[in-house]
Amino acid sequence: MATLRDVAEAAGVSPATASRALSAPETVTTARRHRVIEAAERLGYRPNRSAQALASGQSGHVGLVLPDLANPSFAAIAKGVQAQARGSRQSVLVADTDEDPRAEYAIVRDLQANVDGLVLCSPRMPEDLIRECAAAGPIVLVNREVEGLPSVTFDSASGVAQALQHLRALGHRRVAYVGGPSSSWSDAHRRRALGSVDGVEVADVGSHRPVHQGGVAAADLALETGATAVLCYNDLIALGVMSRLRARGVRVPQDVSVVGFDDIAAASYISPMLTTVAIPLTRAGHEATTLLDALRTAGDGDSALTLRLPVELMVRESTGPATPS
Amino acid sequence: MATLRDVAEAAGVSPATASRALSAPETVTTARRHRVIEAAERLGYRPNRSAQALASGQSGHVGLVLPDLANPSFAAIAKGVQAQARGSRQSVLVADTDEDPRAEYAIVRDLQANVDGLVLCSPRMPEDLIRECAAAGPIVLVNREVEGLPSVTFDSASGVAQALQHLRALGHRRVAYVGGPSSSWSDAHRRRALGSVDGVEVADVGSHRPVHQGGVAAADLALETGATAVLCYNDLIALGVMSRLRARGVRVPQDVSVVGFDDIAAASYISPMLTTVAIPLTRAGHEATTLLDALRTAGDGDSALTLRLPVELMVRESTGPATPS
DNA sequence: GAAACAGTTGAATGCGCTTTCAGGACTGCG
DNA sequence: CGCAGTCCTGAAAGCGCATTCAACTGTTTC
Repeated sequence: MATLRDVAEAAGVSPATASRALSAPETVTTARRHRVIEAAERLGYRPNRSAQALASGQSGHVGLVLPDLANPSFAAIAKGVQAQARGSRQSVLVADTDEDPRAEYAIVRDLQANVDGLVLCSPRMPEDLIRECAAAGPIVLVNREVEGLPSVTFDSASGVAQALQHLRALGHRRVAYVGGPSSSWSDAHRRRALGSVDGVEVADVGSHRPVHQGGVAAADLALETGATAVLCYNDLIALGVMSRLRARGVRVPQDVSVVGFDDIAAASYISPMLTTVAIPLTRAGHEATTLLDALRTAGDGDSALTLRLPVELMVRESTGPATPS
Repeated sequence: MATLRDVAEAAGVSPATASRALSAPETVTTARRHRVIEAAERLGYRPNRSAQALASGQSGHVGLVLPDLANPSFAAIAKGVQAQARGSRQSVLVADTDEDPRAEYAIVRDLQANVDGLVLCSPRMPEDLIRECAAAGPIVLVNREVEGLPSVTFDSASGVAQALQHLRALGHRRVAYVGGPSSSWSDAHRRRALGSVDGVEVADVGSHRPVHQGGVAAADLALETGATAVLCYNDLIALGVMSRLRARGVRVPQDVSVVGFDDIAAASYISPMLTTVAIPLTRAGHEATTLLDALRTAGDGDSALTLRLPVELMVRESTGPATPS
């Protein structure tokens, strides 16, 4: 493995100059700079990030903590973070907390000691713990807001409103809401928008696990409310609801309309294709990483910046005119 | 940030002893060890990985390179790698190559300079480049075999055989195979098993992109062959095939049976639920990481170990008795 | 009771790099 | 022509840690 020293020798300069030629090109004479760069390439020099980190206090790593890598939503965020990080020549350290909010804090603090900044997707960690983490280093929250901390979230209130208006336009007057985990920030946020559309009454069916099975279980409750449409916390739940409705002989959308949230890939794979609120997850990953960069460079000036990304209702096949009851 | 020195002082020992107390506990007197550990906890000491890496030559990072984090299959592998790595107190550096085989090599080499070992999911990188990478540091391949390199793969030949036998048992005599990317190792591997089951004739429908749309496009070709069943390179393709069949009024499984590969979550969300070959992706991530560990400790002795994990046909609703033609 | 020994410890070294710091080569000005 | 002011450059310091090595302690053996 070629070291900076080797490069310096090969180029006939001091290690200091070699270092500068590679990381602050404008401070070195053109001729020398070229010699160094050429030598570095010829030797296949790869900077030792650990050494760089130790010397400069910047690890060149951004941390990413999320509850479940295998969950397509989080995976999409991860992809965005990753892409953006590579753009600024950083690497991504991921930590999957396996949906365990208790382990989360330790994981975050551990990671934090070894990255320049952290993107944190933690729908359920208590606010005070999050604050504690934020005190220990730059953090950007995704899909969650905590007063005073930078975050990128989605305008899901608007998403709820769009969905409700869409349903009202189709003649629905009573809609069941199948909620997600009660401790989740985004569920609380969405619930607040439930009453925002005149002419549509929303029946709350309670909190459910944000997985397919959760929807299966919730479907019967939704039906019981007499609602002609079901709005779900996420697509997984929506798919579960649809499964169960089909099993009970309830047709979608002829008898009941279903709307999801997230627009996961599977929403377009099934029949009927799911009407759902599309959320720019990958972009959120991008933005969070960018925000993190800005945070570190700009100091803590305007660090409380919070970005709220627009969402869009994708009308597909799972919603239709209300059946007169 | 507390450093090892601080801990040592607080515990009244030298930094050397503190270091040993934390990383090689058995070499330090019980009393002293406790003092050090207690001090470390009290001070909230977090070892600086970069410094550890620099001093010991072990970064404590394992690299993970894959074509697309948002692809549920790769995400599952990532999850396995992550979990196993945390178990051995390592962190995971992910790099998503965005399906670009050309960028891949540079990304791998870059990452390699900063990790102890690499888990590489690269269905399409040319063999010689992979070999070159392997020469530069420990590497374990996932879902791909290269002579002489350690890898963990799936016994998909058996998967193909299981699927074919299942179909034969249902009376199918002619099956269409919708292949994946021709440059992919696993597609080649599966194709080889296509003729392994007596009594079933397989019509090859060519190579297709391993995405939903690829299946949509392939469905008509499969129908054209006169086959009564379609075996697909992966579930995404299978879902696409089913979409298109439904659109054409062909019923699954009454008219045509469909079998996928992977058992992604969506396979169970749709109706009819997809019969598919389940692949232990997360376990593959586990095993690959374990293998990597072994590789580094054991030296290059038996480094050519290759693990072939068993797969299992999940019979669900998309396959049924063949329709007499 | 002396000698050989296994078990512990701390001082010192170095990992590869960035970053001061002070000096050297130039420039432009008076 | 000399001096202040600019640019570049290299020597050296140090980032936080693991690890070697020599010294030291307490045991065992003959």
